[in-house]
Amino acid sequence: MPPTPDRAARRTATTAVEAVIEAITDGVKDGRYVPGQRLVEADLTRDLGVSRGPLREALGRLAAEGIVENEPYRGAVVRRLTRADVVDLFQIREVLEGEAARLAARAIDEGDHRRRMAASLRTLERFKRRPDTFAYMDENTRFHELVVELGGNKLLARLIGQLQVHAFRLLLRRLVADGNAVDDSIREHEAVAHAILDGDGRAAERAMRRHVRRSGEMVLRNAERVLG
Amino acid sequence: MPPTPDRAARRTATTAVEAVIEAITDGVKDGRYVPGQRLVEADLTRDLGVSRGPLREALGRLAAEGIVENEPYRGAVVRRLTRADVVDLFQIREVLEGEAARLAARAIDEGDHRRRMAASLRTLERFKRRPDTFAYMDENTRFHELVVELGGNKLLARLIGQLQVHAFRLLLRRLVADGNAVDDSIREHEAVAHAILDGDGRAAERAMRRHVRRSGEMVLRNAERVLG
DNA sequence: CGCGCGATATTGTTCGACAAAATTCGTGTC
DNA sequence: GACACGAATTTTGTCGAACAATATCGCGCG
Repeated sequence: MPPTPDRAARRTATTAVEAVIEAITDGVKDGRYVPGQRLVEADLTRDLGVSRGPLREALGRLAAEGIVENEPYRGAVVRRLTRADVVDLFQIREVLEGEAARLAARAIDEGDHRRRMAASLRTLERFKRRPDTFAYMDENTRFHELVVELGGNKLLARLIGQLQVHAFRLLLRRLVADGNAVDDSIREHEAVAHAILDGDGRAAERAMRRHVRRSGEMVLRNAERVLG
Repeated sequence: MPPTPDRAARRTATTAVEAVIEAITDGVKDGRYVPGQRLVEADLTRDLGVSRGPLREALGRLAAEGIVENEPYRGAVVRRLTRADVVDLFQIREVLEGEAARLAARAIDEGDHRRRMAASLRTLERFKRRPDTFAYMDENTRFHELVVELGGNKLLARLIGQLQVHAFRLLLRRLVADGNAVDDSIREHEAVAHAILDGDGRAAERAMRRHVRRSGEMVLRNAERVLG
């Protein structure tokens, strides 16, 4: 599935296009590419060592996913999110991830689902004692990916993956700025995990929706600092 | 917004890439390109009169949107939906369009929303008396687009637009095969429209979710005929 | 100061070329 | 006749150079 290949597949990007996509998405996530920044083809071909063909193809895909904006004869720009965009984004994430949590709870007794969710829960515990914002962001991503995967809806996984890119950047900035936010986030994850382990779909959905909503509110409270 | 430009923008595709995307999506929608069919670059460059660069770029975007599948050195194939894919698709549509209906109800008193929804409702009435399956498909699309637009969440509009490409093709076949389905669909649309006009978000969401769910069930009942 | 107008930079597209991988197909073997 | 094997063919992935179309910048002019 192109939009969100797993980490292993990412590192071994088979084609030049995938390599470019990976490079730019990662750059946007960790802030190397800032919203509003122009992505000039000549620079990218030089930095990434690919020719214009694959580069343009990659930019086109990124535009389709909403990570980049592409106007004819003006080139690609890292998408700048307005406040309204952020509201929209978290509104959708709330609905989609809530659904994912519901599905995950419903399917908790399939395969190794219970074991994996329990393992994720134990990992969370560790972050409670020794807070490390950056490492936690990784774990945060993994938790959300796990919930989506256990839900089993591939299309849902794909859509959420698209949205995750922006959300990641916004959250990262916010969490770095406020250590307490990490603790809150962990507690909310735990609530979701327990509901899923209980097989209680409604509770899982409720908990996940609240978690996403809170993340959104947190980001919005500091919109000036966090928006591109 | 690249994934779902309005009709006017479509007709005047500014770039070759857009022209290709338009040609292929339309081809998939109206069945000229069948799921599973290979899209060989050489053929397309000949038929569409563009070189491989823009063509490949377009295919990349279509792959990102899930209309086409692209495996390295194997080329692009019109995506073949499995039964599970259809289940996933309608599950997501139910959630997203339900949310759209909820938002539309909440915003019914803004601008000319009420007038436009009422107009759409009147148009539906006409189809009750004089059924015309093909014309109704257009009206069906317009109704869903209207609900999403009134909801006001641009990201939601975009995501639903992506999903609509496949759903459209599936529904078209099914509705053509069974005239009664049109009547049911109209009644369900009316229920949604009334709830929105009442400003009752919960009822609107409920009605829309039921409508989408029924569409999905209808498609699945005839999966053998409808799946690629 | 604002405005037009070239010079420059950047994008959109084409063409031709070649390597890499998949697919096809013929051939020999059992 | 079925099947494995390998070479020929096809198709994709990528590059590089070239050129037109458009945008952007800077400078002179009023």
